Amino acid sequence: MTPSSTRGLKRRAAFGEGRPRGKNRAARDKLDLAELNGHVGYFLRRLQVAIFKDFIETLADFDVRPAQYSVLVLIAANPGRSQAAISKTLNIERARLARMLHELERRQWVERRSAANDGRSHSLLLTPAGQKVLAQIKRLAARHEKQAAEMIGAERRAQLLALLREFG
Amino acid sequence: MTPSSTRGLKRRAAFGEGRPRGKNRAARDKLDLAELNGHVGYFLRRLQVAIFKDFIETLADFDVRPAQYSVLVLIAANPGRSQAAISKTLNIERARLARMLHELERRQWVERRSAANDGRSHSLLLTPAGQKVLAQIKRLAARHEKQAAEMIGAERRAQLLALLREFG
DNA sequence: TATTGTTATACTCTATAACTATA
DNA sequence: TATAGTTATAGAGTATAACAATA
Repeated sequence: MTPSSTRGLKRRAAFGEGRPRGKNRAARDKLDLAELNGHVGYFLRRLQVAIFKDFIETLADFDVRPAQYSVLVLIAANPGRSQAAISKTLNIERARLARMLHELERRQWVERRSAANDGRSHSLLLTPAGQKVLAQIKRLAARHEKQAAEMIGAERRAQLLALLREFG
Repeated sequence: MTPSSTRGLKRRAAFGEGRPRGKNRAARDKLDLAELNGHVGYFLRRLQVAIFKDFIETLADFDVRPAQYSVLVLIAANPGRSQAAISKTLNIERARLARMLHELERRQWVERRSAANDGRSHSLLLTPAGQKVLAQIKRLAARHEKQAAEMIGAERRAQLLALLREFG
Protein backbone atom coordinates (compact mmCIF):
# COMPACT_ATOMS: atom_id res chain seq x y z
CA MET A 1 0.00 0.00 0.00
CA THR A 2 1.96 2.99 -1.20
CA PRO A 3 1.10 6.58 -0.21
CA SER A 4 0.11 7.12 -3.81
CA SER A 5 -2.09 9.67 -5.44
CA THR A 6 -5.25 7.67 -4.89
CA ARG A 7 -4.90 7.61 -1.16
CA GLY A 8 -3.85 11.21 -1.21
CA LEU A 9 -7.45 12.30 -1.59
CA LYS A 10 -7.68 12.68 2.13
CA ARG A 11 -4.69 13.53 4.22
CA ARG A 12 -3.91 17.26 3.92
CA ALA A 13 -5.04 19.90 6.40
CA ALA A 14 -2.83 18.03 8.82
CA PHE A 15 -0.14 20.67 8.50
CA GLY A 16 -0.19 23.68 10.77
CA GLU A 17 1.51 25.84 8.20
CA GLY A 18 -0.26 28.21 5.92
CA ARG A 19 0.44 27.03 2.40
CA PRO A 20 2.16 23.72 1.98
CA ARG A 21 5.55 23.86 0.31
CA GLY A 22 8.07 21.46 -1.10
CA LYS A 23 6.68 17.97 -1.37
CA ASN A 24 3.25 19.25 -0.45
CA ARG A 25 3.19 21.85 -3.11
CA ALA A 26 1.28 19.32 -5.17
CA ALA A 27 -1.65 19.46 -2.78
CA ARG A 28 -1.96 23.19 -3.36
CA ASP A 29 -2.22 22.69 -7.09
CA LYS A 30 -5.76 21.38 -6.98
CA LEU A 31 -7.59 22.86 -9.92
CA ASP A 32 -11.16 23.89 -10.65
CA LEU A 33 -13.12 20.83 -11.77
CA ALA A 34 -15.71 23.04 -13.46
CA GLU A 35 -18.27 20.94 -15.39
CA LEU A 36 -16.84 17.73 -14.01
CA ASN A 37 -18.63 18.56 -10.77
CA GLY A 38 -21.89 17.78 -12.51
CA HIS A 39 -20.92 14.39 -13.93
CA VAL A 40 -21.79 11.43 -11.78
CA GLY A 41 -19.64 9.25 -14.06
CA TYR A 42 -16.53 11.22 -13.14
CA PHE A 43 -16.88 10.60 -9.42
CA LEU A 44 -18.07 7.06 -9.95
CA ARG A 45 -14.92 6.33 -11.90
CA ARG A 46 -12.60 7.88 -9.32
CA LEU A 47 -14.05 5.86 -6.49
CA GLN A 48 -14.14 2.66 -8.52
CA VAL A 49 -10.47 2.99 -9.40
CA ALA A 50 -9.51 3.65 -5.77
CA ILE A 51 -11.51 0.65 -4.56
CA PHE A 52 -10.18 -1.73 -7.22
CA LYS A 53 -6.67 -0.61 -6.40
CA ASP A 54 -7.20 -1.59 -2.78
CA PHE A 55 -8.71 -4.91 -3.86
CA ILE A 56 -5.72 -5.74 -6.05
CA GLU A 57 -3.25 -4.82 -3.31
CA THR A 58 -5.13 -6.76 -0.64
CA LEU A 59 -5.29 -9.89 -2.81
CA ALA A 60 -1.80 -9.52 -4.27
CA ASP A 61 -0.56 -12.73 -2.62
CA PHE A 62 -3.01 -14.73 -4.70
CA ASP A 63 -2.62 -12.58 -7.79
CA VAL A 64 -6.39 -12.38 -8.22
CA ARG A 65 -7.95 -9.42 -10.00
CA PRO A 66 -11.52 -8.25 -9.45
CA ALA A 67 -12.82 -9.85 -12.64
CA GLN A 68 -11.22 -13.17 -11.78
CA TYR A 69 -12.65 -13.02 -8.29
CA SER A 70 -16.14 -12.41 -9.60
CA VAL A 71 -15.85 -15.41 -11.94
CA LEU A 72 -14.61 -17.69 -9.17
CA VAL A 73 -17.41 -16.61 -6.83
CA LEU A 74 -20.02 -17.15 -9.53
CA ILE A 75 -18.77 -20.62 -10.42
CA ALA A 76 -18.71 -21.60 -6.75
CA ALA A 77 -22.26 -20.38 -6.20
CA ASN A 78 -23.58 -21.75 -9.49
CA PRO A 79 -21.65 -24.94 -10.22
CA GLY A 80 -22.15 -26.61 -13.57
CA ARG A 81 -23.31 -23.54 -15.43
CA SER A 82 -22.00 -22.57 -18.84
CA GLN A 83 -19.51 -19.92 -19.89
CA ALA A 84 -22.33 -18.09 -21.63
CA ALA A 85 -24.30 -17.85 -18.39
CA ILE A 86 -21.30 -16.44 -16.50
CA SER A 87 -20.51 -14.10 -19.36
CA LYS A 88 -24.02 -12.66 -19.49
CA THR A 89 -24.36 -12.26 -15.75
CA LEU A 90 -21.07 -10.44 -15.30
CA ASN A 91 -21.08 -8.59 -18.62
CA ILE A 92 -17.75 -10.08 -19.52
CA GLU A 93 -17.13 -10.71 -23.23
CA ARG A 94 -17.21 -14.43 -23.91
CA ALA A 95 -13.89 -14.07 -25.76
CA ARG A 96 -12.28 -12.60 -22.70
CA LEU A 97 -13.89 -15.13 -20.38
CA ALA A 98 -12.48 -17.97 -22.50
CA ARG A 99 -8.95 -16.68 -22.01
CA MET A 100 -9.53 -15.99 -18.32
CA LEU A 101 -10.78 -19.55 -17.78
CA HIS A 102 -7.70 -20.84 -19.52
CA GLU A 103 -5.61 -19.10 -16.90
CA LEU A 104 -7.80 -20.35 -14.02
CA GLU A 105 -7.58 -23.87 -15.44
CA ARG A 106 -3.81 -23.55 -15.68
CA ARG A 107 -3.79 -22.77 -11.96
CA GLN A 108 -5.97 -25.85 -11.49
CA TRP A 109 -8.69 -23.88 -9.71
CA VAL A 110 -11.36 -24.45 -12.36
CA GLU A 111 -12.47 -27.46 -14.37
CA ARG A 112 -14.36 -27.48 -17.67
CA ARG A 113 -16.55 -30.47 -18.51
CA SER A 114 -18.51 -30.70 -21.73
CA ALA A 115 -22.16 -30.41 -20.83
CA ALA A 116 -24.31 -33.54 -20.98
CA ASN A 117 -27.33 -32.02 -22.72
CA ASP A 118 -25.61 -29.58 -25.08
CA GLY A 119 -22.45 -30.57 -26.91
CA ARG A 120 -21.49 -26.98 -27.48
CA SER A 121 -21.31 -25.76 -23.93
CA HIS A 122 -19.02 -26.41 -20.99
CA SER A 123 -20.04 -27.00 -17.40
CA LEU A 124 -17.83 -24.99 -15.08
CA LEU A 125 -16.78 -26.29 -11.69
CA LEU A 126 -14.21 -25.45 -9.05
CA THR A 127 -11.64 -28.14 -8.37
CA PRO A 128 -11.09 -29.14 -4.72
CA ALA A 129 -7.95 -26.98 -4.82
CA GLY A 130 -10.01 -24.15 -6.24
CA GLN A 131 -12.57 -24.42 -3.46
CA LYS A 132 -9.82 -24.37 -0.89
CA VAL A 133 -8.08 -21.34 -2.30
CA LEU A 134 -11.36 -19.50 -2.84
CA ALA A 135 -12.10 -19.80 0.88
CA GLN A 136 -8.85 -17.96 1.59
CA ILE A 137 -9.50 -15.45 -1.18
CA LYS A 138 -12.93 -14.66 0.24
CA ARG A 139 -11.37 -13.86 3.59
CA LEU A 140 -9.06 -11.35 1.92
CA ALA A 141 -11.95 -9.95 -0.11
CA ALA A 142 -13.85 -9.42 3.13
CA ARG A 143 -10.85 -7.62 4.55
CA HIS A 144 -10.73 -5.44 1.47
CA GLU A 145 -14.40 -4.58 1.90
CA LYS A 146 -13.71 -3.49 5.47
CA GLN A 147 -10.87 -1.32 4.24
CA ALA A 148 -13.17 0.21 1.64
CA ALA A 149 -15.62 1.01 4.41
CA GLU A 150 -12.85 2.73 6.36
CA MET A 151 -11.74 4.60 3.28
CA ILE A 152 -15.12 6.05 2.36
CA GLY A 153 -16.91 5.74 5.68
CA ALA A 154 -19.12 2.84 6.75
CA GLU A 155 -22.22 4.97 6.52
CA ARG A 156 -21.53 6.17 2.99
CA ARG A 157 -20.56 2.70 1.88
CA ALA A 158 -23.88 1.32 3.07
CA GLN A 159 -25.82 4.08 1.34
CA LEU A 160 -23.88 3.59 -1.88
CA LEU A 161 -24.35 -0.15 -1.82
CA ALA A 162 -28.09 0.26 -1.33
CA LEU A 163 -28.40 2.78 -4.15
CA LEU A 164 -26.25 0.82 -6.57
CA ARG A 165 -27.82 -2.59 -5.88
CA GLU A 166 -31.25 -1.09 -6.30
CA PHE A 167 -30.28 -0.13 -9.82
CA GLY A 168 -28.80 -3.24 -11.20
CA MET B 1 -27.42 3.18 -28.47
CA THR B 2 -27.76 -0.52 -29.10
CA PRO B 3 -30.03 -2.82 -27.06
CA SER B 4 -26.88 -4.34 -25.67
CA SER B 5 -26.19 -6.24 -22.52
CA THR B 6 -25.78 -3.05 -20.52
CA ARG B 7 -29.26 -1.86 -21.16
CA GLY B 8 -30.60 -5.37 -20.75
CA LEU B 9 -30.42 -4.96 -16.99
CA LYS B 10 -33.97 -3.82 -16.96
CA ARG B 11 -36.50 -5.00 -19.51
CA ARG B 12 -37.80 -8.53 -18.70
CA ALA B 13 -41.07 -9.35 -16.94
CA ALA B 14 -42.70 -7.74 -19.94
CA PHE B 15 -43.66 -11.13 -21.32
CA GLY B 16 -46.92 -12.78 -20.35
CA GLU B 17 -45.48 -16.24 -20.79
CA GLY B 18 -44.12 -18.34 -18.00
CA ARG B 19 -40.49 -18.95 -18.81
CA PRO B 20 -38.95 -16.99 -21.62
CA ARG B 21 -37.66 -19.11 -24.50
CA GLY B 22 -35.52 -18.64 -27.57
CA LYS B 23 -33.91 -15.24 -27.66
CA ASN B 24 -35.07 -14.53 -24.12
CA ARG B 25 -33.63 -17.68 -22.73
CA ALA B 26 -30.63 -15.58 -21.74
CA ALA B 27 -32.72 -13.56 -19.32
CA ARG B 28 -33.61 -16.73 -17.42
CA ASP B 29 -29.95 -17.56 -16.96
CA LYS B 30 -29.31 -14.93 -14.31
CA LEU B 31 -27.16 -16.51 -11.67
CA ASP B 32 -26.68 -16.14 -7.94
CA LEU B 33 -24.25 -13.29 -7.28
CA ALA B 34 -23.46 -14.67 -3.83
CA GLU B 35 -20.69 -12.67 -2.11
CA LEU B 36 -20.65 -10.12 -4.92
CA ASN B 37 -23.82 -8.72 -3.38
CA GLY B 38 -21.70 -7.40 -0.52
CA HIS B 39 -19.05 -5.67 -2.61
CA VAL B 40 -19.68 -2.01 -3.31
CA GLY B 41 -16.85 -2.10 -5.86
CA TYR B 42 -18.70 -4.63 -7.98
CA PHE B 43 -21.79 -2.45 -8.39
CA LEU B 44 -19.73 0.70 -8.69
CA ARG B 45 -17.87 -0.85 -11.58
CA ARG B 46 -21.03 -2.03 -13.37
CA LEU B 47 -22.63 1.38 -13.24
CA GLN B 48 -19.43 3.18 -14.21
CA VAL B 49 -19.03 0.99 -17.28
CA ALA B 50 -22.65 1.55 -18.32
CA ILE B 51 -22.33 5.32 -17.91
CA PHE B 52 -19.03 5.58 -19.75
CA LYS B 53 -20.49 3.52 -22.57
CA ASP B 54 -23.30 6.03 -22.94
CA PHE B 55 -20.81 8.90 -22.80
CA ILE B 56 -18.68 7.42 -25.56
CA GLU B 57 -21.72 6.77 -27.76
CA THR B 58 -23.17 10.22 -27.20
CA LEU B 59 -19.88 11.92 -28.07
CA ALA B 60 -18.96 9.55 -30.89
CA ASP B 61 -19.17 12.31 -33.53
CA PHE B 62 -16.27 14.11 -31.85
CA ASP B 63 -14.42 10.92 -30.96
CA VAL B 64 -13.86 12.17 -27.42
CA ARG B 65 -13.40 9.70 -24.56
CA PRO B 66 -14.16 10.50 -20.93
CA ALA B 67 -10.50 11.02 -20.01
CA GLN B 68 -9.98 13.39 -22.94
CA TYR B 69 -13.09 15.31 -22.02
CA SER B 70 -11.93 15.75 -18.45
CA VAL B 71 -8.57 17.08 -19.64
CA LEU B 72 -10.19 19.56 -22.05
CA VAL B 73 -12.56 20.83 -19.37
CA LEU B 74 -9.72 21.26 -16.89
CA ILE B 75 -7.52 23.16 -19.32
CA ALA B 76 -10.42 25.45 -20.23
CA ALA B 77 -11.20 26.19 -16.58
CA ASN B 78 -7.54 26.49 -15.56
CA PRO B 79 -5.67 27.95 -18.52
CA GLY B 80 -1.90 28.12 -18.33
CA ARG B 81 -1.45 25.36 -15.78
CA SER B 82 1.15 22.61 -16.16
CA GLN B 83 0.81 19.00 -17.18
CA ALA B 84 1.80 18.02 -13.68
CA ALA B 85 -1.12 19.98 -12.21
CA ILE B 86 -3.62 18.35 -14.57
CA SER B 87 -2.09 14.96 -13.99
CA LYS B 88 -2.33 15.23 -10.21
CA THR B 89 -5.86 16.59 -10.19
CA LEU B 90 -7.27 13.92 -12.48
CA ASN B 91 -5.07 11.07 -11.28
CA ILE B 92 -3.83 10.47 -14.79
CA GLU B 93 -0.26 9.22 -15.13
CA ARG B 94 1.93 11.99 -16.51
CA ALA B 95 3.26 9.54 -19.11
CA ARG B 96 -0.23 8.90 -20.37
CA LEU B 97 -1.16 12.57 -20.24
CA ALA B 98 1.85 13.41 -22.41
CA ARG B 99 0.62 11.05 -25.13
CA MET B 100 -2.96 12.26 -24.78
CA LEU B 101 -1.87 15.89 -25.18
CA HIS B 102 0.04 14.91 -28.29
CA GLU B 103 -3.22 13.70 -29.79
CA LEU B 104 -5.13 16.82 -28.67
CA GLU B 105 -2.37 18.98 -30.13
CA ARG B 106 -2.55 17.02 -33.39
CA ARG B 107 -6.25 17.91 -33.55
CA GLN B 108 -5.23 21.52 -32.89
CA TRP B 109 -7.47 21.81 -29.86
CA VAL B 110 -4.65 22.33 -27.34
CA GLU B 111 -1.49 24.40 -27.32
CA ARG B 112 1.63 23.87 -25.23
CA ARG B 113 3.81 26.86 -24.36
CA SER B 114 6.94 26.56 -22.29
CA ALA B 115 6.26 28.22 -18.96
CA ALA B 116 7.87 31.58 -18.25
CA ASN B 117 8.95 30.93 -14.66
CA ASP B 118 9.92 27.25 -14.95
CA GLY B 119 11.81 25.99 -17.98
CA ARG B 120 10.76 22.42 -17.31
CA SER B 121 7.02 22.83 -17.44
CA HIS B 122 4.50 23.60 -20.15
CA SER B 123 1.57 25.99 -19.93
CA LEU B 124 -1.53 24.38 -21.38
CA LEU B 125 -4.13 26.37 -23.29
CA LEU B 126 -7.04 25.70 -25.60
CA THR B 127 -6.69 27.06 -29.09
CA PRO B 128 -9.60 29.13 -30.45
CA ALA B 129 -10.63 26.05 -32.41
CA GLY B 130 -10.40 24.02 -29.21
CA GLN B 131 -12.64 26.46 -27.35
CA LYS B 132 -15.18 26.30 -30.12
CA VAL B 133 -15.30 22.53 -30.29
CA LEU B 134 -15.37 22.23 -26.50
CA ALA B 135 -18.56 24.28 -26.40
CA GLN B 136 -20.20 21.74 -28.67
CA ILE B 137 -18.71 18.86 -26.74
CA LYS B 138 -20.08 20.25 -23.49
CA ARG B 139 -23.57 20.32 -24.98
CA LEU B 140 -23.28 16.63 -25.84
CA ALA B 141 -21.85 15.90 -22.41
CA ALA B 142 -24.88 17.60 -20.86
CA ARG B 143 -27.14 15.45 -23.03
CA HIS B 144 -25.26 12.38 -21.84
CA GLU B 145 -25.78 13.42 -18.24
CA LYS B 146 -29.51 13.67 -18.86
CA GLN B 147 -29.50 10.23 -20.39
CA ALA B 148 -27.65 8.92 -17.37
CA ALA B 149 -30.33 10.42 -15.16
CA GLU B 150 -33.00 8.66 -17.21
CA MET B 151 -31.08 5.42 -17.07
CA ILE B 152 -30.64 5.30 -13.30
CA GLY B 153 -33.39 7.67 -12.22
CA ALA B 154 -32.97 11.38 -11.54
CA GLU B 155 -33.45 10.87 -7.83
CA ARG B 156 -30.85 8.16 -7.53
CA ARG B 157 -28.42 10.11 -9.71
CA ALA B 158 -28.69 13.11 -7.41
CA GLN B 159 -28.16 10.99 -4.31
CA LEU B 160 -25.18 9.25 -5.87
CA LEU B 161 -23.61 12.51 -6.96
CA ALA B 162 -23.98 13.95 -3.48
CA LEU B 163 -22.47 10.89 -1.82
CA LEU B 164 -19.59 10.57 -4.27
CA ARG B 165 -18.67 14.25 -4.34
CA GLU B 166 -18.69 14.34 -0.58
CA PHE B 167 -15.97 11.71 -0.63
CA GLY B 168 -13.51 12.67 -3.27
C1' DT C 1 18.57 15.67 -5.42
C1' DA C 2 13.90 16.39 -6.94
C1' DT C 3 10.69 17.66 -10.57
C1' DT C 4 8.86 18.11 -15.52
C1' DG C 5 8.08 16.09 -19.44
C1' DT C 6 9.16 12.28 -22.72
C1' DT C 7 9.66 7.58 -24.64
C1' DA C 8 9.22 2.73 -24.11
C1' DT C 9 7.44 -1.70 -22.37
C1' DA C 10 4.11 -4.83 -20.34
C1' DC C 11 -0.28 -6.08 -18.78
C1' DT C 12 -5.47 -5.63 -18.20
C1' DC C 13 -9.73 -4.72 -20.17
C1' DT C 14 -12.91 -3.72 -24.05
C1' DA C 15 -14.60 -4.38 -28.71
C1' DT C 16 -14.68 -6.88 -33.04
C1' DA C 17 -14.26 -10.25 -36.45
C1' DA C 18 -13.63 -14.80 -38.11
C1' DC C 19 -13.84 -19.48 -37.39
C1' DT C 20 -15.57 -24.52 -35.62
C1' DA C 21 -18.91 -27.36 -33.90
C1' DT C 22 -23.11 -28.03 -32.47
C1' DA C 23 -28.18 -27.04 -32.09
C1' DT D 1 -29.97 -19.80 -38.72
C1' DA D 2 -28.57 -19.15 -34.14
C1' DT D 3 -25.68 -20.31 -30.20
C1' DA D 4 -21.20 -21.88 -27.55
C1' DG D 5 -16.73 -21.54 -27.46
C1' DT D 6 -12.13 -20.28 -29.46
C1' DT D 7 -8.49 -17.47 -31.52
C1' DA D 8 -6.76 -13.15 -33.16
C1' DT D 9 -6.26 -8.15 -33.48
C1' DA D 10 -6.63 -3.31 -32.18
C1' DG D 11 -7.22 0.28 -28.93
C1' DA D 12 -7.75 2.37 -24.15
C1' DG D 13 -6.13 2.55 -19.64
C1' DT D 14 -2.70 1.45 -15.94
C1' DA D 15 1.92 0.76 -14.02
C1' DT D 16 6.88 1.08 -14.45
C1' DA D 17 11.38 2.31 -15.69
C1' DA D 18 14.73 5.07 -17.83
C1' DC D 19 16.17 9.35 -19.65
C1' DA D 20 17.22 14.62 -20.60
C1' DA D 21 16.54 19.15 -19.13
C1' DT D 22 15.85 22.08 -15.45
C1' DA D 23 15.20 23.47 -10.64
